[in-house]
Amino acid sequence: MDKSRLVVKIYKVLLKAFGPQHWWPGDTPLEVIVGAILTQNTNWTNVEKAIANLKAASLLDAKRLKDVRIEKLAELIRPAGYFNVKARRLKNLFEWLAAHHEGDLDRMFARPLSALREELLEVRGVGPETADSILLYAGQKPSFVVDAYTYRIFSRHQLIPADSTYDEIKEFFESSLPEDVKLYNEYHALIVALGKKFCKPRPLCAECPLGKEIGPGVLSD
DNA sequence: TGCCAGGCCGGGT
DNA sequence: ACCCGGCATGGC
Repeated sequence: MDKSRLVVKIYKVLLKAFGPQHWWPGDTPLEVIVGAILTQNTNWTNVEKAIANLKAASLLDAKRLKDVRIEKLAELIRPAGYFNVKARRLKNLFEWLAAHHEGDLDRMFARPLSALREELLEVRGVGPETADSILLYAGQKPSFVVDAYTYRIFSRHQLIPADSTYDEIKEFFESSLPEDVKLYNEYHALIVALGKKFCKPRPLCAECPLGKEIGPGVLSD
């Protein structure tokens, strides 16, 4: 089976095993962006507490996030962990948004996709996964999101080289799939669902529904 | 109770 | 161009 068909087959296996994930469906784009920063190397349940604090303080607003004192912001997002780092990163992003797009997400997302991705990566605290999460989940742009689970799952199955870079993995998926926002959205969410259950740093491959379909993974990184 | 979570940066080789 | 320590809370 060629690479593209296999990537599509894996999507179908995951969709059948886990069902639609409908990530970030009812949230505003701004809330999605805040979540993308807060969830860096952090459990989503902790992020929800932090976002609830911001919402209660009426701070889920581009201008207010730009202007709020960083100490106050850090205290509110404390449950998300790395709160000093993430407070600085949130302010960096919303200061950049004010300076370059008048604080307006619609203007920002009107930029061409590849140019906007490069510009987001200039913001300190926005790396490739955060940029792609913003583009895909807040902006509905066809930019595939790669994360630690993506690397772990696909490298253990020897579908990508162990020394793949972020951009190489991203290209692996985008070159194998139709350019479809809903598909990219659902595929990444399904990869996370699989990873949480079966693809920890310490492998738990015996019951993995993917392994049953395409053969076992390799029990090491 | 240690391990893990939807990374990223900055300094050192 | 990599490699690694630091950043921090909460759930199981």
